[in-house]
Amino acid sequence: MTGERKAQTRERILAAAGELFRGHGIDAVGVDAVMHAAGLTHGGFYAHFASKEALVAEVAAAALARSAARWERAAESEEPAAALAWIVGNYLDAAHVAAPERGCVLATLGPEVARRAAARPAMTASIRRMLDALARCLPARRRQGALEALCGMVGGVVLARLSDDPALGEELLAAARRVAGLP
Amino acid sequence: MTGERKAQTRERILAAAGELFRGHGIDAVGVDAVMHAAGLTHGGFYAHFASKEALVAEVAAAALARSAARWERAAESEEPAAALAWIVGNYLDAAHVAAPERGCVLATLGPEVARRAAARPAMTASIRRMLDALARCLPARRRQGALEALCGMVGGVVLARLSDDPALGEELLAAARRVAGLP
DNA sequence: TGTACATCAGTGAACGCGCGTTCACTGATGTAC
DNA sequence: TGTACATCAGTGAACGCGCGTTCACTGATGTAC
Repeated sequence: MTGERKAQTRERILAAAGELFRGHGIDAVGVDAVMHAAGLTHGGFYAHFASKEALVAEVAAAALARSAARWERAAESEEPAAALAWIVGNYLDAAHVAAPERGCVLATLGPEVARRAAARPAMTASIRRMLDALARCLPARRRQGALEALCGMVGGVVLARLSDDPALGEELLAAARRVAGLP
Repeated sequence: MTGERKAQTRERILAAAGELFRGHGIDAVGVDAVMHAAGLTHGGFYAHFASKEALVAEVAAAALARSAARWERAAESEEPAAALAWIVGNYLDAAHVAAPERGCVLATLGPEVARRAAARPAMTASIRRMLDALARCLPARRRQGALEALCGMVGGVVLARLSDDPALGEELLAAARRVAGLP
């Protein structure tokens, strides 16, 4: 079916843009780089998206919604303590710090996306889902604990990525793990 | 004196770039916009900086060093509890969230600067100074408390800027204040 | 089943534009005599 | 003190380039008869 093939191509463009934007920044990546990474020529882009800005909004929304969905799945399918350890442990990990192109949108593109008013409603919705997922993993003061945890997690990864010194980076991640309620 | 006049112009360029980069993002602001904001024509830029990239590194370093110096001054000149309240209260405030162009570099340009290896050593040095200033304001577990506070503060502002809903934004700031040890 | 036609995802050349950078210049300032 | 010259911060036109976007096209696929 033709429509299905087109939808797959569209997904490939979104996936390529997601990696490139997170890895290099939104303004540093052109439409042609995205299309080339998706195995296409740049002209075809406008058969899928109205503009680069529309792609940006959709990529940011889709990538963050995927994170939220992963957290929800963990919160539903595992023991609370195990789910928290999985969510927080993977987030505040040197591997996440080292791989922004596949990492959380909040920590890679947060400030850039915050400047684009059109993208913020979708961000807010996913942040709420992530807070609810975290809250379900916490024993008491659930809502407040979830808010504190998310602040610490995002700040921890942003700061660890800025640190030149791996030891300071690990100190920051460990501190954020404490904030998020991991032992 | 000629050299003094030139140094003042240079400072004006740095100040203009600092506001514009933080407000709109580094790649979204051109050399000519910076020079125009400094009251000059764009051609003269290269009498002051070797390249836009050199300006970026210097702006990020200078703006963050200024934050670090402000925190150090507060930690030295006030009671520990009052200094902490001043530092954290101003940082995790709706006014800071609303004014990224004059705000902390970590929360406005953190991920963008982290991608530029040349800028990271200066960021790391200022982060250490900020951690030390925070630690001096904390009663016990100083180093660990300072690391936790800074993670929460940066994450809190990044998340509050992403939130479409002021109530959620305030919840996030309040949570970060708790992480940073404010009542 | 086989042929003729319509659709449309993707191609690739072209567009106007703004970027970072260069450079010949100007004109105000400081110095030498 | 006044004149002639040197310096150099800042000007503004120009450069090559890559951006986002457009568009005439192609060729594979699905449909009609």
